[in-house]
Order: sequence, then structure tokens, then C-alpha cells
Amino acid sequence: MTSTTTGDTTGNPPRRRDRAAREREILDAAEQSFGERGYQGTSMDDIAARVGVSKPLVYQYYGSKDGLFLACLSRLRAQLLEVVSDAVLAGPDVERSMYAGFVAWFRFLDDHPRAWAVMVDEGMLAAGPAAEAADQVRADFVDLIATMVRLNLPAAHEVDEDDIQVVAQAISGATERLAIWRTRAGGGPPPEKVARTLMRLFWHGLDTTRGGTP
Amino acid sequence: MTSTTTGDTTGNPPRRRDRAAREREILDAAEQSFGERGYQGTSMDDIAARVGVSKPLVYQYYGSKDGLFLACLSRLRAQLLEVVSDAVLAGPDVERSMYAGFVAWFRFLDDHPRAWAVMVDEGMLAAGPAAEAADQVRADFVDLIATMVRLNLPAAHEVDEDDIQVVAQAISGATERLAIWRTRAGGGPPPEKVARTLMRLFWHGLDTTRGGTP
DNA sequence: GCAGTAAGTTACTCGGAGTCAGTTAGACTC
DNA sequence: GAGTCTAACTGACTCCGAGTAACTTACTGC
Repeated sequence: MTSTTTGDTTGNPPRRRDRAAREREILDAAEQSFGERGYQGTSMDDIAARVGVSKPLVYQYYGSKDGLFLACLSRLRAQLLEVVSDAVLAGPDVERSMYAGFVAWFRFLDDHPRAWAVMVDEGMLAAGPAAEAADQVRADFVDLIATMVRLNLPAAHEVDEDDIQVVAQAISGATERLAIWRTRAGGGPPPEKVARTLMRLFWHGLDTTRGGTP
Repeated sequence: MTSTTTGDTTGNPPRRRDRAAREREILDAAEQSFGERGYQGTSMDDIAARVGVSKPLVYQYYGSKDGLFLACLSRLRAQLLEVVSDAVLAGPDVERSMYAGFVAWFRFLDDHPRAWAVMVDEGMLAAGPAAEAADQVRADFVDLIATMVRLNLPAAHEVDEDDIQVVAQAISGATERLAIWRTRAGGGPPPEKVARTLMRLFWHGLDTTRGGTP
């Protein structure tokens, strides 16, 4: 008998909320729980309890555990992609864009350690539509890198699309692994240093992708 | 009286087997099942049934699902590491060793698609001792690469150990991602071509790791 | 006030990880 | 060949978490 209607005399939030608001609440709780305890360690009951809601509601909005996880993943990846894209677009030339992209990537992950924990767990998705969707999200980064690689090539030059894909996948895989390594090692070298080393490693090789030495 | 000793008159395998033999049987079955259906899709009952044994026996030998999965993972990684190491050691110089290592890596994964499926799933391991052990197994590759990078440096040169770690992690991550990409894409470019592209990408950059341009 | 609907819940099923309390098969004596 | 010791092995559970069916309740527009 604390309250009869929504009009709460106390400052408590209303028991019933707008769907969009609830979805956001659930997503936030899920992101936190997945980040802290991993995919396996998180139960749907946990998340529901965290929001103060019952489990079927979570299912009604997100369909399944995979669906909820994927929603977290997509949101985080979108944020990360935005930060990195902005950094890249702001660069005065391709070389500095690339460096800025690396720095932005590692900085974001330093600043959002839990976000990263979620992304690393993406392999958790059982094979199926959710796993494919996760791949799609990841492919955005590969596209961004591929674009940069192409920009760095002289205008009218024969381009081997396979090579570009290989290079883009390689760079994306390298940065992903470095991110994992840095967080596991509890820090590692600072973003700028890692970015410098990567530039030294990749930059000259990128030139040769124009197709010279066999 | 079909038999008095282990010597069975029928061709049937003995119902009771030596522990080591059973362990191997279970490991084989697990590898196959994990490879076909993934970590989530495989149940301990499945594996036990495949061997023709009851579940508690599997638990007695491997402790947990994670433990069994880790055992598979370790064995496969060891095989892969051996193949790649051999290729690298056989090379006449560092450049050709590295190329040979790349080719061996991608070839092995082409020839053992199921093995790779298991390795990709390694993120499945719940956080804990098993996950750490999995990291250890992976670190072997990083060490191998780091050794090659060091060999490529001029004898008496100041070496930044951080840089070497970054480079080794980057190369390892790149090849891992490429392996995933190639199997997903159902082939992709052949091992030799990918290896050539990687050499073009990395080889020049490796020179500059000696510490020149800031 | 009352119908209609969106938000929310209780109380389940079902499957798979992990365990307990045993039961044999075979080896080794005497 | 009967006894006995041990390691391989099992039936029958518990427990937890994903997912669901059927129902109730607060708010909205009229």
C-alpha cells in the first residue's frame, strides 16, 4: 500500500514505464552484467532483477539471451566505430588519419574496459543468425580500414581487391588482439606508443601493396 | 564363457579399457563434437554417448566441460605449433622462414577445418583457470614470432621489448583473423597468396622496428 | 465510467552441467 | 577355483538457467 496509482508520493520511479525507456534500462543493465561477469556468468534472471522487472519482459523485448547480448554488442561497436571514424576523418592526410585511428581505438578501450569485455566475448554467440549479425558489425571496421588502404594507393593503379581485403583483415585482427593483450596485461604501453609501433610496422608495407615486389 | 581374460574371442572391443586409452577415445570424440557443433552445441552426454560410456566417467577424467574443451584446444594448438615451427626452422633465412611459417599456418587450417572451429571457440571458456590456460597456449605463437622478429634485428642494437611484444601480438592477431576470415568466406585466396601479401605488408615494417623514425 | 491495449507477472517446462552411492570386470593371491 | 582388492564404470539423481503459457493490472482515449 505504498502507492495506488503511478502518482507516487515518494520520489520512486514509476513501476510502469514507456517501452523505449525500459528497453534502454534493460540494455544498460545487460551491458554492465555481461561486462562484469561475461556471457556465461550472466543469467537472464540477474539482468531482470537488476532492472527490477521479471524475466519474461526481457524476453518480450529482446527475444533471447543471444539477442540481448547482440544488442549490447551492436551498441558498443557503433560507439567505438564512431569514435574511430571521427578521428580518421579529422586527419589531414592518410598517414596521420591512420595514426589517429589507432590512438582513438586504444583510448576508447582504455576508457571503457567493460565495453571491451563484452566485445571480446562475442565468440560466445552460438552459431546462428546472431553470430552472423555480430560478424556484420565487425565488418564495418574492416571496411573503414579497406577504404583507407585504397585512399593511400595512387589514383590509376591496378588494385587487387583480394590483397586489400587481406590487408584490412590483418590490420583489424592485429588491433583487436592488441586490445585484448593490453587489457589482460593490465595496461601495457600507452595508446600513443602502440600506435607509433603499428605505424612503423604497417606504413611501409602498405606502400608495397600497390603491387611491386613479387 | 566368452572370455576368461581380456582376450575376447569375439572381435568386440573390450568393455573395460585402460585409462590412458579411454582418455584418448574421449578426447577424440570431444574434438569431433566440438568441431562440428561448437562449444555450446555440444553436451557432455553427447560425448559420453559417442564413446559408449557414461557421463560420470568423462567427468572423472576431465573434471568439467571446460577442462575437456581445454584439453582438445591444447592438443590442437600443439599440433599447429609444431607444423609452423618446423616450417620456420627449415627456412634458410628469416625472410623465407617467415613466409614458410605463414604458408604452413594457413595450409594446416585448410586441411583441418574442424580443428580450427575448436580454436575459434576458445573464447567460450568461462573466465577462470581454464581461460588462463588457453591464453598460455596461445602465447606460444607470440613467442615464436617474437623470436623471429628479434633474429631479424641487427646484432648489437638497442631493442625495445615493448615494441617486440606489440609487433608479435599484432602479427599473431592478424594471422588468426585471416584464418577465421578465410574459413568463413569458404576459401578465400590460397595460402601462398595470403602469405605473399602479408610478407609485403610486414617485411618492410619489420626493418623499421630497429628503432629509427620517431 | 468503461473498453482496449500495452506493461507486467506467476508459475511453470525442459535440457544440460555436475554429483553420489554404488556395481562390476578383471588382476592377483593362496 | 574361491576369495579379495582395486580401478573402471554406471543409474539415478540435484540444481540451475533458458525459455514459455496463461494470466493480471495500470494507463489511454473516448
